Formats: sequence, structure tokens, C-alpha cells
Amino acid sequence: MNDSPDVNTKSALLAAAIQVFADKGFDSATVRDICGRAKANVAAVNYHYGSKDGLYAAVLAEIFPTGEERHAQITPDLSPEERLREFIRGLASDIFERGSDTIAQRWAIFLREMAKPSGNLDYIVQHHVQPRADELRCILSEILGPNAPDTTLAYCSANIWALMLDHLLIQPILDRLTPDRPAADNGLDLFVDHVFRFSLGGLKAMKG
Amino acid sequence: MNDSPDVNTKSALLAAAIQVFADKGFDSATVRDICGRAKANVAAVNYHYGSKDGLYAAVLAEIFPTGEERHAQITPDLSPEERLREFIRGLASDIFERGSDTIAQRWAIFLREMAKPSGNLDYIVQHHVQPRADELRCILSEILGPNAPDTTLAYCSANIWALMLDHLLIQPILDRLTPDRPAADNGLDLFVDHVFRFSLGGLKAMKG
Amino acid sequence: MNDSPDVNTKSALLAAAIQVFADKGFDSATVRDICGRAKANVAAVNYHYGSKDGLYAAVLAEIFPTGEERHAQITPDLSPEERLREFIRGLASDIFERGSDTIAQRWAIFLREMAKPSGNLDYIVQHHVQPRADELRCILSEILGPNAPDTTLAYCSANIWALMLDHLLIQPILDRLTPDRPAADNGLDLFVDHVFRFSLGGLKAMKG
Amino acid sequence: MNDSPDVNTKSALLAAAIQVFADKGFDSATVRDICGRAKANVAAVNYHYGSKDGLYAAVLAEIFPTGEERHAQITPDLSPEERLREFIRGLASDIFERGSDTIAQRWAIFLREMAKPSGNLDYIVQHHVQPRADELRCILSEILGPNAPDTTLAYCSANIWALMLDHLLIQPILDRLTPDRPAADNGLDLFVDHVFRFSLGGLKAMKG
DNA sequence: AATGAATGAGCCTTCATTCAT
DNA sequence: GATGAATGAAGGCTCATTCAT
Repeated sequence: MNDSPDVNTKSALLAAAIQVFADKGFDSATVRDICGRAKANVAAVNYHYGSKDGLYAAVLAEIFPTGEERHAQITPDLSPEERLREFIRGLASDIFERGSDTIAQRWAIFLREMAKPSGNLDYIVQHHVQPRADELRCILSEILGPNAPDTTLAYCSANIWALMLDHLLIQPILDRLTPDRPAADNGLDLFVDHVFRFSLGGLKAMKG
Repeated sequence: MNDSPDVNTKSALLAAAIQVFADKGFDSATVRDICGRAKANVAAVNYHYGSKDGLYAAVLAEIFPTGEERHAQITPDLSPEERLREFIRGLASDIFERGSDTIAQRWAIFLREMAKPSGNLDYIVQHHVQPRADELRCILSEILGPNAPDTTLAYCSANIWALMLDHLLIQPILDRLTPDRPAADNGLDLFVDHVFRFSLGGLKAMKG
Repeated sequence: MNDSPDVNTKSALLAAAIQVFADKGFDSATVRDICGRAKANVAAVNYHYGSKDGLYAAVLAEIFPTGEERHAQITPDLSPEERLREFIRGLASDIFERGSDTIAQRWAIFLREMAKPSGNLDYIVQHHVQPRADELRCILSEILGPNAPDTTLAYCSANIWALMLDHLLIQPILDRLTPDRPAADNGLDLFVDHVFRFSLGGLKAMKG
Repeated sequence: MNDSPDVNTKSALLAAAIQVFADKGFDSATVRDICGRAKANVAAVNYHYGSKDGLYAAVLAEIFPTGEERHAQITPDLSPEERLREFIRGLASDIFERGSDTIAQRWAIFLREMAKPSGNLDYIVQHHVQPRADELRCILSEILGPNAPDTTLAYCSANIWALMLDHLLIQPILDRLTPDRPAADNGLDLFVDHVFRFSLGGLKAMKG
């Protein structure tokens, strides 16, 4: 894993930056903090990434990879409903699988980016969201049938995203509203199941 | 007490602060900017609100009023379904009614607060969210029937919130994903209708 | 004691100022603090005393009164040695009599004024120190005899002052050097006695 | 390591700080002033010393060195009286030797520290005063003999300090009381001689 | 006679960045 | 290739003071 005694300053910087940006947000994150955690010089960020913005862009590129590698795995011979379930499960495990810190940090950064989009949101949407959105739209299109108006399709697609993402967004509220609720990440299957049934119910209602 | 040319520095400060906090976020907002827009001295914020934090707290208090004034208006003789529709309509008009800038700014601030909760989120949840959440839960409880498990109730409640709020959260994404989609705020009734049908479908699916 | 419900703002201000100036020094004292303790408006100092400097001058005038009222009490029919003892005793009780806070505060202010003389030191010296210095010089002159050179007289005078005052100046050092030493103010007589004997010994040595 | 045109910002900063702190006192000294005199950037103080406090601590450490280097020079084969004279002479030249500004500034800072002790007084006393105080006490102990009570020893020790230091403290007063007196620093030997004789006289009086 | 509001200068500190080595 | 030193702009905040009432 080690290229040199100090691990490789550039990637240590990146790793530290992910932590700090996720934790503090872009504005409140400081170059000094990042360099400190990476055990690097204050000037290291500018040296390796040109600027704080450059580092942030690099972080996004690292954390939201181009995403070509996924999705193909959903076998097309399943029924659309089954594929919806798989889609939901995949997204859910992305969101709640706290095993890897990287995932948690990705969503923290994502959320912030949503709350105040920087120029980099384009990048994220294009490379990370778009492929999944296309996949979902394709599934819904099959479920709703060919006659479903575009508006309905768009709305429903957004709805499913909503059901998933809001668990992300809303968590701080739920923490305060019902502090003793069952943790979502304990019962991932339960959650996936629920969202799947609710979504399907909603979709059918739109169809009928 | 003062309608003089500069209207009242304290409230001018508050108004400016709402704008700036909504636009830049707490960290990136500067006292100087706020005072500049309020045509007040740099020291005015500290004089009137003690500190930047104090001003922020005042902004939240202004923008998320204690909320006692609402909710009673939903007549209890309506069917639960009708009441759900009314609830959705009310929330939707809160979110999308762009007539008053204040509402847009409130949600911008709300979103940021969600992405990085400060100590003030407690306040918002308690005074603003809690009453509405109670109301929704009450409605859902009637729709789902007395036998619905608590988990389901909690999930469904969160789901409805999600369907509403995510239009807020997701807008920057949709802007990039499908820039030419029909604007939600043009067809408020359409949106309300959709969410209502989708939700009801989902709820029924949970019940059956 | 009360001229009006709020005691008389002007003198309340003065009393508060003495406390604060003694405690913090002129530079670190703040008008707000003083007004706060006097339960007066922020503008009160400027209103009543023109400025912070004006208030400080008033404090000095209050704390170092013109001093005409004293000294006559030392009966001239005592021997010069006895009069020296009385002088020392008088000064010592001024310095160490902690019964009245005013005295302690006076010396605190005096010390600061010595460490960095402001224009007001002239005032203090003229009104407060001069009369005592004259008295001491007169006593010493008798003890040393008419042939003592002026230089010696000046030095000796300063020496006696030194023996007294340094207990003021040096206290913070002694506190750190020998924290468990016998407190000077417990044995005032002891202290006076010592200084008297030591001084007399010194004086005789200068004479012989 | 650097003799370049600007000599070394860090030490230039220190030199400037000594001047300014001595002249204005800690509270009234401004970082801007110090940096200005050192021809350094405003941020230089924080960079090199962490804070204004840090710089002040560095100044004290510079100006009151640990003091191990002295004292040994007084040859133990002299009589106690001779050693007392040497002690007085050494202290006097410290205090009045205006050849080096540093010494004058040291005492100015010392005086202020005495008038309002900061946490750093501990440092000064420990490193600078303690060794000299021990030395003096040792000398006095020999002069007063083994039977002298501790109190007397302590008092006498303080007395000698007083006779020396007060010329520092009292100078601003004397300037105003007898502006035309012979300057002490012109006749250093005279002053040393006087203090020595006066002290010895006092000590003998305590002994007899 | 007295005050609450407002002011502007100035404080220490922190920031991302650049420069010389 | 990488760094310690240095920079200047800007940050929030505090201060004594003034002004309109």
C-alpha cells in the first residue's frame, strides 16, 4: 500500500480532504486542517491540486466515480417489479451501508452539494446520478405502461428517489422527533421492503 | 415603533440576514455583507443581536414561527383521505408559493440546516416540524387503521414528507437532469394531485 | 445616602469606576463595564464626565484628596525619632489597612500610575505625595543634622519611601517566592517596628 | 540561519515587541504596531508565535533569561559585607545601566507585571528573581548571624530589594517632586555606596 | 437630565495562497 | 518534489463616542 515512507502525500491529502469536506463542508473546511491530517505541508494542497477548489473537484471525482462499472448486473430477464426491488435494494445499500466510511462521506458531501449547488454538481449528476436515473426511468416506464404521460413518469421517478434519499435528508429531523425509533440501518431489508411495497402501490394508483 | 427613512435598523438587519443566510449559508455569509445590505454599520449586528450566531437564531425564529396559528383549520368532519389531501396542499403551497421570497428563503435555510445541523435545528423541529408531523401521523393512523404496526406508521409518515420535501432537495438535480421539464410551481394543483394519489396508493398497499 | 431612586448616577459611576480602574487598569477598563456596574446607560460616562479620560481624572481626584486635612496632627513637641515612627505608622496604616476597599484600590491605581505615568501623575504627586514628602524630609533633616548634604537627604528620603512602598510593589513577588510567609497586614505593629529600626540604623550610618 | 536584508522576521518581531510592550504595556500594545516596526506582515505574529499572548511570553523568556549564568562570579572568600556591596552593585548596574535599551525595557515590563501580574509573573519570579533572592538571603544570613529570626531575615531581604527597586518605581515621582535632583544614573557609584551604607546600618540596627 | 440607537475605527486572528529555496 | 516562511485580504467582534430624542 506504501509507495514511500509518507505513503504518498497526494493521496493522503485526498483522503484527508474527503473526511474534512464531509465533516465541515467546503467553506468551513480549511486547507490547514486537511494538510494537518495528511501530515503534509500547508502548501501541499496548492502544490498538488492547484487550489482548494481543485482539491474539492478531485474529491468529487474520487467519491463519485464515473459509474460505468455498475447497473449492468441487473439481469434484464427479471420482471420490472423485481428489477425495481433490486434497484431499491442497491440504492439502499449504497446509502445505509455504513461499513465503509467513504459511502457515508459521499452522501454527506452530496447533501451539502444539494443544499448549495456548486459548479461541481453538474459533474456529480452527469457521472453518478444520470445512469441510475435512466435505469429507474426505464423500469418505471415498463411498470406504468406505454400510455403513461411523461409528466407522470417524471413525477414517479422523482418520487422513488425521494423515498430513498429522504431517509438521508430527514435523519437529523427524525433524530429529534422520535429519538428512540428503530434505526433504519439495522433493518435494511425491512426498509427496502417497505419502500418497494409503498412505491408499487403508488405506481399502481397512478396507472389505474 | 419607527417608520422613519431607514425603517428600523434592527428589522432591516433581520431582513438582510435572511437573504444572505439563505443565499450563502451561515459560514459563508459575512456580517459585513448583511450590514451593507441593511445600510447599517458593521457593529449593528453585534449591537442588536449580540453576535452573528445571535442574528442567525433570530432569523430562524422569524422564519419558523412557533406555528400555533395553523392546523386547527382542517375541519375534523372531513374523511381522513380528504384531510390528507388538504395537508399535502398546505405543505405544497408553503414550499412552492414563490410569491413571498420569505418562503423560498426559509426552505433554503431549512435545507442547509438539514445538511449540516447546527444547534438551532432543535428549535426548528420543535416549533415548526413537530406540530405538522403530529397532524400527519394522526391522519395516517386513521387511514391505515388501528392495526397498523408502529414501524409502518413511522415509515409512511416519513414517506409523505419525503414526497413533498424532495422536490425541494432534488430540484437542483432535476434542473440538470431534465432541464426542460414542466415546472412544479406552475402546476401546483397537478403536483398536489399526483402526490396525493401516489401516497394513497402506497398507503393502501401497506394496508392490504 | 440616597438623593434619588437611582442613588445619583454620577456618584454611582464614580464608585464603579474606582473599582474597575483599580481592577483592570485604565486601558483594559471599559466604559460599558463601569456603566453596567453603576446600572447606568452606556452614554452616562460621557454625559457626566465628558470622556473616559475625564472620568479617570475624577477618580484620581476622589481617591487622592488634596490632603490639606492631615499631617498637622503630628505634634511638634515629639523628638524627631518619635515623629519618624509616627510617620511610618501613618503611612503603613494607609497602605495595609484593608478595612476600607478604597485604600486598597487607591494603591492599586497608584502602582499602575507609577508603572506607566499618565498626565495625571502630576496631580497625584502634587496633591498627595508632596505634603507627605515635605513632612518626611523635615523629619529626616532634623535626624541627620544640619550638615548632611542635600544628596544624602534626598536619598534617605527616597529610602524610607522605598521601605514602605515596596511592600506594595513586591507583594506579588513575595506571594510567589515564599507563599507561606507571615502576612504583613497581620502584624502591622511588627512591620512598623521593623521599618523604624532599620531606617534609624540606616540614617545613623549615613550620619556617622 | 538568515542574515538577509530583513535579518530574520521572527527575531525582528521579538525585538519590536520588546520595545512596544515596554512602551505601551500588553493591553495597549497592538500587533499591528509591532509588525509595523518589524517591517513584517500583520499575520507574522500569529504565524511565528501563535498569538499576541504567545509573543508576550516569548518576550519575557528573552528578556528574563533563565539566569543560570550569573552569581558564581561573587567569590566566596570575600567578607559578607563585601559580598553585599557586590550584590548591590550588580543589581544597580542592571537597573541603571542604560547603555543597552534592553535593560531599561526589561524593567519597564517588570514594573507593569508587578502592577498587574499576568500568569507570566510566575515565570519571571522563578527564573529571574529566585536565584538572586536566594543569593541575597544567604549573604544577609551571614551578616545577621545565626540567631536572627526568620521574620527579620525576610524583612531585611525585602528591604534591600526595596532600596534598589524603588529607584525604579519612584523615579516618575521624583521627576515631579524634585525635577532638578542629581540623576541617579550619573553617579552610579554614589548610589551604590549610599545604599550599601544605609543597608548595613539598618542591618546592624536589627542585629544589636 | 438622561438614554437607546447607531457609528467608525480598530482590535486579534484566520484564511488560501505564493514565494524562495 | 516539496517545504517553511511570509503575505494581504478579510473575518467577527469590541471600543469609546455621538446623536436624536
